[in-house]
Amino acid sequence: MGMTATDFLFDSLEEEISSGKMGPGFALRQDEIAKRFDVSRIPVREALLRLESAGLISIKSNRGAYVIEMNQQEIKEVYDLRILLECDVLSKAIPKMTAQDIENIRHAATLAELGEHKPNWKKLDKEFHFSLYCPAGQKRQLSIIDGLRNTSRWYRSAYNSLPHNLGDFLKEHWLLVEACQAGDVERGVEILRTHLERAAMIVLDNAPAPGNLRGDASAG
Amino acid sequence: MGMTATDFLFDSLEEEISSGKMGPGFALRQDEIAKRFDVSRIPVREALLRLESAGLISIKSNRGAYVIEMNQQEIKEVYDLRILLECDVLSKAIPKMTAQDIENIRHAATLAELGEHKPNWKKLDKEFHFSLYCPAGQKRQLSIIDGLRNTSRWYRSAYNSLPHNLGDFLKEHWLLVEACQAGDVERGVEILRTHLERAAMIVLDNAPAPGNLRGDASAG
DNA sequence: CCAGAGTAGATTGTTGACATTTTTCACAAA
DNA sequence: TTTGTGAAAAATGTCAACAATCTACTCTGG
Repeated sequence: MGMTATDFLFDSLEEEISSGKMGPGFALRQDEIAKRFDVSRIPVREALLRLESAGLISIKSNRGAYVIEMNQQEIKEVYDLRILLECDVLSKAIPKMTAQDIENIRHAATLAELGEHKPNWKKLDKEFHFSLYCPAGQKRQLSIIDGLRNTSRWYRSAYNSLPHNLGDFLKEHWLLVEACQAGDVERGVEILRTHLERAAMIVLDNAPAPGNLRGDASAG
Repeated sequence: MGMTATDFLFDSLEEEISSGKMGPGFALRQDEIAKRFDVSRIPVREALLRLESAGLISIKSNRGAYVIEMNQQEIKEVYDLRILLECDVLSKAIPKMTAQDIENIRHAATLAELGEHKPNWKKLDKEFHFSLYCPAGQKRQLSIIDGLRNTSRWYRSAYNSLPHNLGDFLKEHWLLVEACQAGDVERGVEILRTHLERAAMIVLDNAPAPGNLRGDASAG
């Protein structure tokens, strides 16, 4: 297989973090990971660097790597950025959509619906959203969005902030499909914005107040 | 000093790339770099990973690292993203600016003016822009903007697309300072948008047409 | 002369060991 | 008790050598 050890570690660790297996502030020790995956520390270090640029962990010189901690303000920033970038890319995508694109989107929406209760629901949700954005053909923007989605995905798991009513989110998926098929940019963007704002609210309710992070030293 | 070899390499290589010393498509060989800086290949590899996530190079498994090549469309995407993100962050920053912030901005603008003909003009320009954006307090957004600015900065050097009339750009700096002092969000954003659109046009004039990259294989 | 196998060289990926830095903790001094 | 010192332990940073992969080129057979 052409897959390198670093690639494998990156995928595995990303899954472990995004799934909430390691909470905010968790220390990722190079030795522990190296032993667990039976590799040397070099590919571990390289995977950690990639996780850092994906926005999932923070590396401090000579101090180690830690799963990021975010307070309400920082989470809000991530969601604000997602709204800005995802609405923008959707508005560029809709006018470019072909019949085949619409077909792909419908397919992705169906898969997401079928996988509603499965553990990989988040992955299917991501694939649906990217099927919407791809027709815009903005590689760089998509890669930034992917990074932002990873951090918020992690955050949802970390604080058990999954929506109680997943059904509502899935209904909005189909509203998006309709707007795309109708070529209605304004409506599509508005649905997406609402979709994201609602997701943000749910997460923010469970988030720690500013200056209340686990890593902070309190008086005493 | 607490600076690690990887950090030093990252800074040095970033400077070499951004300054245009290595053109688009240039191959960065681990051995060559390691020997030149008298270190082993490990910190070189880690610096390369960070350069990749900064958007300056592209790493292919078992194939090496290459300075990125961008066609007109990809450059336009970077500038569109910059306009989107920088205008947004400026609109958030202006209402929050304190008297001290304005003072810092004036200072940065003066330094940029004094350094107009020096080689580190780009660095001073960057510091001016970030003095504008910092009051918004959006760390993540600033880090994304920094990455985008690095790639366009590199591109300007790579294709000798520096503006002939730097003076015009500096005048716009002072217009921005005025708008900030007046607390006029709309005007400030409009000046910035024009500023960036003009920079984009200059670069795009010198950029290769789509599908005309050095690395592409043509018929024959 | 050209296509394809095979080999030598170059380049990247990985390892185990060593160097440096940070953290921990016992212990003495105030 | 509190504070500061210093050595031991733990963790990260770096190195030189080895393994795996890719590239260039020769040689063969047609």
